[in-house]
Amino acid sequence: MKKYEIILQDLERKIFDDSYPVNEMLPSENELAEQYEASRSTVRQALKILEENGLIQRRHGLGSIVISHEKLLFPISGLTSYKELQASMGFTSETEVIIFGELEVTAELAKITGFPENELALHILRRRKVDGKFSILDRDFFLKREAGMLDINHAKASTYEYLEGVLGLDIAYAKKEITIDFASEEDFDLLDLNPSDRHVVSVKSHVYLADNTLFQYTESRHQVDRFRFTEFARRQKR
Amino acid sequence: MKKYEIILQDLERKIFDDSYPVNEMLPSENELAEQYEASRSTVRQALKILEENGLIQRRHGLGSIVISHEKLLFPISGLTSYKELQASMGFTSETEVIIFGELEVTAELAKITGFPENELALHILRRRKVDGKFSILDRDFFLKREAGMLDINHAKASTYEYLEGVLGLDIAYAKKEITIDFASEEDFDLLDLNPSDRHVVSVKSHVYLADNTLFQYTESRHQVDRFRFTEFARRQKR
DNA sequence: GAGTGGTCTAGACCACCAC
DNA sequence: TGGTGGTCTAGACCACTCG
Repeated sequence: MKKYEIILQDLERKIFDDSYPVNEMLPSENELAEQYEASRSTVRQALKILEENGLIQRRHGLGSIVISHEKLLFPISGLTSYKELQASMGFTSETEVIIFGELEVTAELAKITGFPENELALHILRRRKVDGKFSILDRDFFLKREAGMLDINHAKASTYEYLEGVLGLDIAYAKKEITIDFASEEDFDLLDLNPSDRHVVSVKSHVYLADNTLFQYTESRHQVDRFRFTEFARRQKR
Repeated sequence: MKKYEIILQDLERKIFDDSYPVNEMLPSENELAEQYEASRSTVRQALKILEENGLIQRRHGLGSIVISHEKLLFPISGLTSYKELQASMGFTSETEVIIFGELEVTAELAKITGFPENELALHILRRRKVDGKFSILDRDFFLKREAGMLDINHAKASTYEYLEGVLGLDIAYAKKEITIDFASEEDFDLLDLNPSDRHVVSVKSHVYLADNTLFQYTESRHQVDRFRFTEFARRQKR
């Protein structure tokens, strides 16, 4: 474990267990450097991450203050698999695999997914039942070339666990888009929508590997009244 | 101007004008350090920001590669005022101030805004006309104590320009939440909703100053078919 | 003026990747 | 094996805030 990670985790722990309470100052960078027997830059590397994650606010000439951090506030921002989300939010749900197949990328599909035409792709359609109602419909396309021996059992459990853990894929970043779309017939068929609903929330993502290959396109369709997105945003200084 | 900012801006420019084309490697950190007559750490500080902003992808042992960056892709993520959004996206719109008033924070309002009870707050309600239709309704509450002489003319133009530029407030971060809410009577009155619409997209934000004061609560209600949110997200390694 | 964080340097060593 | 980025150090100076 790297030194800055040790410092980071220790500070995180102390913030969450109130050793460093909200609205109180952390020790100064020099003090922390001494405490952890590290250089000031190493301490600063850890503090930088705490700041990005919305746990502290640093102020020139003053110090670092702890920000309020009700943990429930950060559920769905970032690039997180459904399984991880479920674990960190502490809810349970069932996943049903509806389609698990392979297909060739048509011109039309290439336009949507960004995959090269005629490539082979995995096509997975799953629905998630939360609190007794099917409220999320997930459609994934994976580049077959990268996804290897991904099979239906991984689709039932966690695709990312297999892709990262077993295949060692280095999933790097995603471009996400949220819009409100008209509910399709398929949505009505497969989700427990309210009869009066006309719309679903659609979250579309293009996911890239560290080597810059586009590797996954996914669309997640949510019942409108069960959708919630939260974000911690910092003001850009220019 | 700080050295790393100069390097950052120069690299940004070269990426956007295709001096460094998409999918090509940047020069190595050592080369850049030499070119800009800077230390490697200073170059790295600039590269870090390029990576956060989704312009490059760095790879251990290889180098930094330029990522595709259709600029239109990043409109509404982060903490950006409506005026700035409008400018960067290049669309025009009209803003109509419907309410500009002062009120005391009631217990009920305190719960929603997070402001202390009995404080004085500014209350501003505005609607935005885009492409000939009123499609966004913005309700702001500012802590009167901080917002000074903010007046109706600032509300017509840009509140942030006044608060940051004139008052010198240091706006630091926001906690945002997006949900789909039922359209209220007020929404129907003030927005050009489709008669069949039952919902609006609600974006609620608590905005904080650098000294950690909660300073603004704002809710932005959007016509569903005109709402779009995009985000660049990196995968967390843990 | 004393203490804080912000910037910058020069140099070292390590981990990763390609040839 | 050589080049790349990732981590870490010790030290310097600057810019900001407060008493």
